[in-house]
Amino acid sequence: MTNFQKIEQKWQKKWEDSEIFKVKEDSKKKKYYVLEMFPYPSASGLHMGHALNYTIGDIFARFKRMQNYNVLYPMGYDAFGLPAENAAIKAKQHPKVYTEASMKNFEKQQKSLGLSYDWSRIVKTCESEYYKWNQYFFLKFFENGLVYRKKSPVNWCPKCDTVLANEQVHNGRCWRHEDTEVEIKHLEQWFIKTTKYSEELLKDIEKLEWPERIKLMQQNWIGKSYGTEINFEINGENWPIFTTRVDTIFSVTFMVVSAQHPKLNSLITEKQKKEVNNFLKKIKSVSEKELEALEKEGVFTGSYAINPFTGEKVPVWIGNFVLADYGSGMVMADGHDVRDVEFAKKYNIPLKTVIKPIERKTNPNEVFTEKGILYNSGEFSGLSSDEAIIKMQNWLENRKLGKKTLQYKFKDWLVSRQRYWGTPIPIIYCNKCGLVPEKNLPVLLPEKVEFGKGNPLATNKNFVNVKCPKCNSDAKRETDTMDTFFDSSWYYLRYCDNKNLKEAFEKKKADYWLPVDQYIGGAEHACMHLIYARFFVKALRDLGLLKIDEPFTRLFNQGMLHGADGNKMSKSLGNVIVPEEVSKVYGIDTARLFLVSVASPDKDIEWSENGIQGMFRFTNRLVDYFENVKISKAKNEKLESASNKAIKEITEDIESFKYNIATIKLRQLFEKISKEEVNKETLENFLKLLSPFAPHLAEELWEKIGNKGFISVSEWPKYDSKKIKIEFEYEDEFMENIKSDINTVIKLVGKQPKIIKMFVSESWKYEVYRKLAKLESRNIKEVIEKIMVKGYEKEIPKIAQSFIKNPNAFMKIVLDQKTEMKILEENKKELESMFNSKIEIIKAESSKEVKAKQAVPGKVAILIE
RNA sequence: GCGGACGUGCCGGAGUGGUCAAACGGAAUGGGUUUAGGCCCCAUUGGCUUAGUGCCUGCGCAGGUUCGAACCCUGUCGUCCGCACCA
Repeated sequence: MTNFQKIEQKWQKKWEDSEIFKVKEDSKKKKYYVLEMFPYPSASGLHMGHALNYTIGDIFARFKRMQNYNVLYPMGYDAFGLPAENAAIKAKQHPKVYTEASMKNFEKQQKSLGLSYDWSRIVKTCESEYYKWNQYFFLKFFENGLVYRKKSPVNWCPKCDTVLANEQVHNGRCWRHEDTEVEIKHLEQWFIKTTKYSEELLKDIEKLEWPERIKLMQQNWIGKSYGTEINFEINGENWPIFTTRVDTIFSVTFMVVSAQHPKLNSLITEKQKKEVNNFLKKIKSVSEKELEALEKEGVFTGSYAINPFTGEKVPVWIGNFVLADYGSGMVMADGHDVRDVEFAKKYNIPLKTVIKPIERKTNPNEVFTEKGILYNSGEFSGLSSDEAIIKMQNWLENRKLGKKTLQYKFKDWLVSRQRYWGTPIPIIYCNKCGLVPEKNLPVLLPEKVEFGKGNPLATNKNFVNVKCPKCNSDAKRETDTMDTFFDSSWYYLRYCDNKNLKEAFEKKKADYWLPVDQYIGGAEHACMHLIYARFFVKALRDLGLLKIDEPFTRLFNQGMLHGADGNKMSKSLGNVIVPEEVSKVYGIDTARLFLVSVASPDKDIEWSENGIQGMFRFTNRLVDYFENVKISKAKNEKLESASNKAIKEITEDIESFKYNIATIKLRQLFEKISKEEVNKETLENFLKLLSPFAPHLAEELWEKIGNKGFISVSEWPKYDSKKIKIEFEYEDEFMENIKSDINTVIKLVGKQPKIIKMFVSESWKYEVYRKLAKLESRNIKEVIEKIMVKGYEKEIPKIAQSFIKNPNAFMKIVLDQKTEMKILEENKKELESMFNSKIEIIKAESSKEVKAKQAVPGKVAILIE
């Protein structure tokens, strides 16, 4: 049996020794940048799911490389991060030791997958050569007002012991801990002004060739809405509020302010103080989760707001359902919002309505929330909602009482973390000078710290206590580190110039390689990494460091690999598949082929032992075939047609990530090749088509048929459309039908045939179709007349009818008698050995003759003796 | 609640207006080869039909558009995903 592992090791070594995957800038060649999201190296190593991800990218990179692109295909490790820190604490091991061991293990495993990375460009985010530039960018942002420090309500995960960005809170819980609710703390933290680019981030989404789903998720995340800002006067002060439905303003009967509003105290009157405090205590005592299910509750503040349109005084309430950080933390409440109505009914606040539907009547209990026609709205009565909104905005702007505005859900990025294993924030706190940027980068992450006593960096006095770079007085360092999403926001830039000690990357090199042409990764990063990275590129562009607007032109989301039981792969379920184990039995090429053949690579798939065995049969057959192949010099038009067609289609399939379809076509082509006389060119082309999927095997067989050099860097085959002849396919189809008919007849007769007689008659359908091809008439009578064949008076009108309905559908090729005879003669031997009997092919001169043999003309009649 | 995706044979899955759906793989059954087989080869796997590139049914369910729909539209049921008191 073939030793696939030996073959794989042989070629992996050769690839490495000859450095064929190493690339550098080459202005003469077109570049192509293929990238998979770099992994977080965990101690458990990689499983088959990782292998699937990398295989998808590797196939694409190999494909583009053979198409003569200068392909940048690098790998690196997202090495900083909490899991390493936590695991290290648990194992009583320094995070650095843990991470380095994990990376080493990852690299070794990845290398055994036969991935065509340029390993010389490896990037590890935990090395100071890398994170120095994190600090550099941080300070650049700081200088340019893109980084600021602010006290605000922030999300805190008690399990991670750190604050989290908005993007890292899912359903009120920590993204790493599905069971842990995030607490809101009021802390001073570092933010990056991502919102400066809200509009551009939103607008540029349409430029991206990304899955629609991801684009939509980003759109919703940024969450732009148009509306109106209105100043309500409360206690002589202006309180701007945001609404999308200013047209409902004449029905405002109360206001609701968020319980977390920073200026809440100024609204509470002496008389209401007690009641309000009780209420606030009550909401604080319930957890975030319970709050979700909670009814709307509130309490009157004692203050009144003046509606600028009506001059009416309406009460201001505190409500648990108003968000503090969206809009202005206060809303106007009216009879056209379900939540407001619910709230008002509970507390017996009066309600008004001012909008009615255009074409129907509302029923008494209905809360009409759609747009309609205004009434009871002063000068605006009778207008439609849309008209009224514009007029009201003008009305407000003329009186300086408000304006048309935009709102985004998107917020600034909270980047500081109170944890150790990350990039130190290069800022010094000086009592005299305030926030002072560190001049000497990198600020190294000290190795000696104590864990479990708050912020680990604060435990290293040598690190914390410094002299102020400006005034040289005693100062202290920032002890927070950066969110690791900062690292992953620009790693793809570093690949362009990973050894540069003077700059993060040389602009010229970045200009050559960027943007990433094809990015590959999971959908879980839609609203995290993929937004941060887009922000980063735009920010660096505006700092003059880049000339691109977007980092990733095309994005592909691969599906997830589940265990054989249909569940997510996990240790606790014991369904984890490890590439090494699979390689030992089947070889990694077989695994690669199997993984991409199950389904379209963007769909979730399940591991299947039976499935990979099926692919194993194929790879073994391949080897067997090539070991015994006799290369012919003869021309074989039929095979050439099939080969050219396969080249055309497989090229298109790979381009559009239909790897599953491509592998099927490879198998089909192989079936044809193995049955025919084949020349060297066809064999070579087949191996080339195979090589992105099964690179080791392709190299081995390439060598076996007498080639030198690597197939991996050979040229992708080109097809000649003139050589693709559709007739051959019909021939095959015809033979399939003949075989199927013979089988049916044998079954019916119930005996092994000694002689099979085949009467080939002139096909009446052939005649009909031939006549139809010449016809242009749309007159049914005329058509029937012209295509009529005697003996088929019943069928002809039906054909004529459908022809008139759609002449284009008549593209079908029907073989004529002569061709049928020829094909049968050619395949006679094959049929004889297949059915173990003699074959006689008889040309039937007339329909009558065939009928006399108990068969019907129009098809090959089969008789068994 | 809002937004999105999907629903095809025993199973995984192709096909997203036109050469009369099920490619390809898996599985099962029958046969061949074999000392034996878990290898390999062949056949069968919706119904009808005393073979005829045939007929009927059929792509969750019900309607509609079209000469023609698995594919487009509407409704409905089911599964999954994202966001979620966003004013």
